[in-house]
Amino acid sequence: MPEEVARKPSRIQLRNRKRIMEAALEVFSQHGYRGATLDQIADAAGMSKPNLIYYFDGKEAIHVALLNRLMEDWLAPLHEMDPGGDPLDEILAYVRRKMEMSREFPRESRLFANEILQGAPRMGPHLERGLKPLFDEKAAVIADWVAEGRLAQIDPRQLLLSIWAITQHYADFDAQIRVLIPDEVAGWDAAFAHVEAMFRTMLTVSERSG
Amino acid sequence: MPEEVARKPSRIQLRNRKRIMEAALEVFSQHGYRGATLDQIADAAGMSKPNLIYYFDGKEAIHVALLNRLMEDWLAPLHEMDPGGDPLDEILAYVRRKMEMSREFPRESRLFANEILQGAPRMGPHLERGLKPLFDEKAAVIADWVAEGRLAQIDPRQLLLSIWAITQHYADFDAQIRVLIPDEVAGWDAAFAHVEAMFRTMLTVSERSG
DNA sequence: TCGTGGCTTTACCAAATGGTAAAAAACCAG
DNA sequence: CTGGTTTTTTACCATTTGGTAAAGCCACGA
Repeated sequence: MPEEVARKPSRIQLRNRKRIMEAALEVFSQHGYRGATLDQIADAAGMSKPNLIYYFDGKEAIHVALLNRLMEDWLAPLHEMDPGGDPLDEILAYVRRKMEMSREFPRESRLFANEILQGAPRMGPHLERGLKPLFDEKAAVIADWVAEGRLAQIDPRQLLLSIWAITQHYADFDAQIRVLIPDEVAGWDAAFAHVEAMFRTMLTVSERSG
Repeated sequence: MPEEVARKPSRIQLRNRKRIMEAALEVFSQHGYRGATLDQIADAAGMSKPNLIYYFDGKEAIHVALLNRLMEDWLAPLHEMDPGGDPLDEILAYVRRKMEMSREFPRESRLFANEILQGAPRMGPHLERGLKPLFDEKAAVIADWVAEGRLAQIDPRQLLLSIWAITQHYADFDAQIRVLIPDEVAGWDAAFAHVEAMFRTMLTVSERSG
């Protein structure tokens, strides 16, 4: 018996899966997993609810598919950090890439934040197998830079956490920031400038202790 | 006709309202507004669902009551920042208070994060009327300190955002941090030390530019 | 053009969920 | 005690929601 051969997806399948993922990202990132309904996703995707289920096994399957894709995009900027480059440049470039992701992909950031806030119920393995190794690797790189005196004394792991905290904050807490700092007063330019200056100061080896 | 006189709440009422708030905080902070159910809250509070409704008008009323109480506790640390004190001391003390709140009241932090993440649907007025004035006031104080040369050049509003981002991150992203930095490796002590050192460096007026 | 297999819709369903009505129980001032 | 008031329980209900069954539609290769 020919067991469940995975057939090549048709053009229609490709198109509709993409539409569903886009719609699901919109809805899940705004309402969280339980707050989102299949009807909302179906509406946003311009198709009927049973049609959704035809393409994905169910609500959870859609969410998982979304998280899977997200993980790759999310790790990419950190991957790019080059151990052979100039320490300060490399870290500041990473910070800039993260800021750009917050600006360009706030929904992805919020989807991730929602998942972690609730204890990462559907992401535990991803964090262990995807994020943790990369985190440890890059923390070690930074630790070397610090040991060589090419960066100010700093705990590499705490530094990475701080970078995530600040850059993702601009996407995740957008609703709050909009109230406190209206666009007319200061927008992304001010945020970019502040964040870069902050980390530059923090990481530059002090003249005094040289 | 005597219209809806607000009677003094009985002992039982006081006790049960408190139990409900505690239970609701637990459940809402973990699952978000829509993810939480009245049954869960009733269970956690050790009473029946209709009994909940006897004390609060409904699910939304409980949530709103929780957010109202939260707002006060949340603003307190910033209120304490004294314009007459030493700039660096005042800000670092504020940072420490915020870190303590993340450690002692992570559920409150997550409740707030959940609400903001979803666009602050039940908190808009609170942000405008409670948070914004205080934010503007304290930002002005910091701006003065900077103008007087008693703090390094920095955008006061972005500074406050960064403080919130980093300190609250330790509560909100706890699930992620637990995976990346196991307790045996580094706990709250390391976090406190890193955060304080970071802001100290960032805010200290450079010797060079004195 | 005519099947055939992939795609879509219509009509449902069972469980979960927020909430209500009203009786029963507990409480408490006189 | 006792009568009225507050509190709690039991038994429901309507809606929402994730999901299914099966009929119908449609594209496309022979």
